[in-house]
Amino acid sequence: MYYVNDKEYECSVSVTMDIFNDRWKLAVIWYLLENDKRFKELSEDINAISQKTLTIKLKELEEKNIIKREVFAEVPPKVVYSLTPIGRKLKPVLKEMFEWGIQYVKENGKIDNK
Amino acid sequence: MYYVNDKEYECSVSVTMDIFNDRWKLAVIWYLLENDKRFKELSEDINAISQKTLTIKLKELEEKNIIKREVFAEVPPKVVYSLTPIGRKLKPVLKEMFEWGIQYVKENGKIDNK
DNA sequence: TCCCTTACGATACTTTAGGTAAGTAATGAT
DNA sequence: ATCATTACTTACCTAAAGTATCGTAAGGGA
Repeated sequence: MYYVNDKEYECSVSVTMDIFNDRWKLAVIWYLLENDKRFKELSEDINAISQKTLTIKLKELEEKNIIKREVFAEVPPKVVYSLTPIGRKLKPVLKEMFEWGIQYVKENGKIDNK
Repeated sequence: MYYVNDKEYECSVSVTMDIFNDRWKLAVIWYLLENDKRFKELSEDINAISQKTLTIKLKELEEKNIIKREVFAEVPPKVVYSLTPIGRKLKPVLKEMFEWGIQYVKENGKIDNK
């Protein structure tokens, strides 16, 4: 059994899934693997996400210790998000998902370069 | 760009996420990696899932060509689910998620063996 | 004859995720 | 004096997902 913040998991895959388990968090992690990003940069990268949802997802990821939030005392505000060490270790997971996705599309869809 | 059934994806990770992106499908895949399973076996493995939801998730996975459904003409009914070749290729993805989950719990939670 | 079994389908209800749209604070630029 | 900017917050609404419960087919066993 695995415990994280009083939550119980039978399998470590469920622990991981609790972080992935929505439409947006993986996208946030994906773009933060490129670079540290400001709030606005992320909302441009993931242009279909609403500000409200992005705010919520960033807060959840911070609580789970996947990302770090740094506030700069400037006007207009500047807040920079980056991956924590454990967050950065998600890269191989994303990589496998990336590669599986390509294989899947080759068999079940099509790829259009451009 | 990636296209699967008229749906457009910017990145192959999104393709993969479209399969993972709910509470249950990954669990189904996880248990089918052990063995081919009957409906009832799966609903016992994933004991928190309702029958209706399991039915829906199995149908979705079948439509996406991740699992195969075999009906046996017996009474009481017998239906066996198994992974397709592309479904079985999800194993490395699950493996990375499994290992990341363990690392994460080591840092942020605790593991109780038993 | 009645109950048991499996794999669902139908129905009704509740929960939750996420969207839109508006507002806010603080300051520098015009 | 007003506007633009950034990173949010708040209120409201809808659609999707999930739950619980009942019904059903079809044959075998007591």
